[in-house]
Amino acid sequence: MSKLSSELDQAFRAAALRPTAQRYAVLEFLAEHRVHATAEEIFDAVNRNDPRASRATVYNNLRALAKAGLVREVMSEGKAARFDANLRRHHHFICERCSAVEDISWFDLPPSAGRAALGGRNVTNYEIVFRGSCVRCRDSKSKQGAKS
Amino acid sequence: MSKLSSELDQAFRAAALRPTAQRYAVLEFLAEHRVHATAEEIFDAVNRNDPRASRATVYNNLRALAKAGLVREVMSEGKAARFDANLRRHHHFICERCSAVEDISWFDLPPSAGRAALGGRNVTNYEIVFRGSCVRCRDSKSKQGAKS
DNA sequence: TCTAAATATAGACCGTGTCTAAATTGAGCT
DNA sequence: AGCTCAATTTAGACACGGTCTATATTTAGA
Repeated sequence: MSKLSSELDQAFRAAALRPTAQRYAVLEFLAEHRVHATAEEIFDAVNRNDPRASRATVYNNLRALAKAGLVREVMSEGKAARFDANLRRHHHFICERCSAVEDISWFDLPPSAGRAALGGRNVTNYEIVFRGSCVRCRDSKSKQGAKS
Repeated sequence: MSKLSSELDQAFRAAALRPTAQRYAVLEFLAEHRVHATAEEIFDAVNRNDPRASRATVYNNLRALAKAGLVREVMSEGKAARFDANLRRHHHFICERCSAVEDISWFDLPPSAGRAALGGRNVTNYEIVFRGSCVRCRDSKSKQGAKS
């Protein structure tokens, strides 16, 4: 049994989720492809090999995995939600020209930041969303922005 | 002519947007209701009185106004985009129990923050998204979270 | 093996947003 | 004012992302 699969098994057990073939395939895809995949991309990828999974199952499992903390839904400006198995905390950068979403490695806010502005709210997490031009778009001067 | 309407007129002129009745109604609604309204809410509000505006027009104008910087689209976890005429920069707080979105008054990141992590990207803007329990949910001990 | 609960499935359905083609309106010109 | 062209508005069809439903299957555990 590979390192990855035993890790996933353990993750399932810890989260009290039944390790079904479909659920396994979804999580495996996200663990192997540390990109911000849309539900549709995950659906397609899973259905290229057995086991197949219906669209509803993919969504069910993404929600279940997110609730269990094994995956997280990434904010995205566009319409399609994106998911990410990178559980190390990180910030995000959104390119306003080509809409790419990139991970920014984690750094903490100074502990006092926003203390007053946050009032009595109980903050359990935060992330910073940066916007601007990614390296590729910055270098291409075209008004249209770089295409991938 | 009211203070608000002359301000809006001036904003239109500055942005080189024709001050049509529909466009005016959309911007006026957002200026008067500093909430995070969805396009649907704006559509409904505008169509309660003259002038009417079709759905396409509401969307066209929201996009035009956003491009002109008079309005901004607020990230939201859910599906429906939300718009905001609060042009003062602010951060956001999302309650994980009741999904409320609240504005957090602006504070800057230390100028050096993330310098290394951001690499060569050209950052033009950023915001911090905090998550946790809002004051109401924090006080209600129920597992379900407070309802409004 | 048997049972109950969790999960998977196909496909209908719904909300949000975009597109199209035609009608209207606004701004500048004479 | 009348003319002209580009910007804007409109209704409704359409596309996409995601949810729901009813049924079938699988899993865990006794």
